[in-house]
Amino acid sequence: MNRQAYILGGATATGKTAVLQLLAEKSGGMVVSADSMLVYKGMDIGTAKPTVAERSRVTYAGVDVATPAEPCSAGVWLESVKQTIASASGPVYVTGGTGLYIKALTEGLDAPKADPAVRAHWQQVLDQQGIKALQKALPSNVRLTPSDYQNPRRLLRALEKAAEPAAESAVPQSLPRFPVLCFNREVLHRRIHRRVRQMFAMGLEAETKELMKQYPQWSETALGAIGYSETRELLAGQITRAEAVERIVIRTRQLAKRQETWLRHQADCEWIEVDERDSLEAVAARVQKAWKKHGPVELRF
RNA sequence: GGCGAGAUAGCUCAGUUGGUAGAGCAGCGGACUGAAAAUCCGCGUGUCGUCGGUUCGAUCCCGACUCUUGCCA
Repeated sequence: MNRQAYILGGATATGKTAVLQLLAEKSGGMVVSADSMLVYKGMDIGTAKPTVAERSRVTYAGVDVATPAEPCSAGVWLESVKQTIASASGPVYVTGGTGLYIKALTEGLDAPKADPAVRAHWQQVLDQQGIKALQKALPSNVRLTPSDYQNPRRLLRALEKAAEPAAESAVPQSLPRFPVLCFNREVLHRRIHRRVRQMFAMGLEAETKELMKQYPQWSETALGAIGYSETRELLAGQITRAEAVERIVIRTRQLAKRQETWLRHQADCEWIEVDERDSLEAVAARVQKAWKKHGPVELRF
C-alpha cells in the first residue's frame, strides 16, 4: 500500500513521543510507534509508554500487540500496524526508536519471514560446533559485512534466507529523510538517569511482579527489555536496587548511542538539537518546519 | 600504638626476574531488512601514591612520608 507519513526520530529519552502526542491531538492524526518494546502489553512504566489518557485522545498503532509471553518481531509488528494506518483519516505520524521498524515501514520487509524450525536447526549447529560451522554453511554467493560474519544472529538469519531462495531482494530505496531530536550527550545521560529513577518511583517493581504473576514464562524478546530483566533479578534477590538502577542506566545509554549511530548512517536525518529549557510547543514547531521542508515520507509495505 | 597488606586507565584488578605497562567493565566510534531495548566489529599515554636513594636506566630494588585496609593492642 502507499501512504504518506511524517516521521520523527530520536534516541530514547529525547521526548519525541510527547511532541507527536501534541501534534496528533491538534490535527486529529494518529501515531505509529516504531519501537520493539512498546509492543508488549503491560510493560508500561519501563518502556515509557504513552499513558492510557494519552492513548484515549490519540490512536496509537504498534503498541500492546503482544503479551510478554509471546515472541515479537519486526514482521509481527508491521502486520499489526498496517490495518490501523490504512484506515487512518488524518495525518500519520511515526515515532521511531527502532531503526529496523522504521525501515520496514518505508521499504517493507521482503525477505522470507523468520522460520522457527530453520532457526532452531542452525542454533543447534552453533551450540554444538561453534560459529565456524555457520560460516562454512553459508552459500558462497551470500555476502556479509566483516562484523556480520562474526555475528551468530546475522549468520543464522542469512542461513534462514538461504533456505528459502524464493524471495526477491529489496529494491534499493533512497534513504528516508526526516527530522530527529537530539540532546547534547551529557544532557541526555542526565535525562536517562532521572528517567530510570522515576520509573522505580512510579512502581516498576510492582508492575514487573504483577506481569510475572500473569505471565510466568516470558519470551526471549520480552526478557531482553531494558529495565525488566534487571528488575526481575532485583525481585529474585540477585542484585541490589542500586545495582539494578546502575545497570539499567548503562544499558539505556548504550541503546541511545546505537540508536543515534543508526540514524546518522542508515537514514538521512535533519538533526534538531533541543535544550531542556525549550518548550514542547517550540520543539514541535521546529519539527513541523523540518517536515514542511522535506515533505512526508512514502510508506511502502 | 605494634605487625602486615595495598596504592597501576573513569572503576575492579593483572603485570614488569629493573629497559616507562594490559585485561574486564565503563566510555567512544562503527555495522544494521523479520530476536533490533537484540547481536556483532573496532578503539587502551596512564605523573604505575609523594619525595629521595641505588643504577647507564626504576613503575619494579632500598628508605622516608601520605592515604587505604587487615590483624593485634
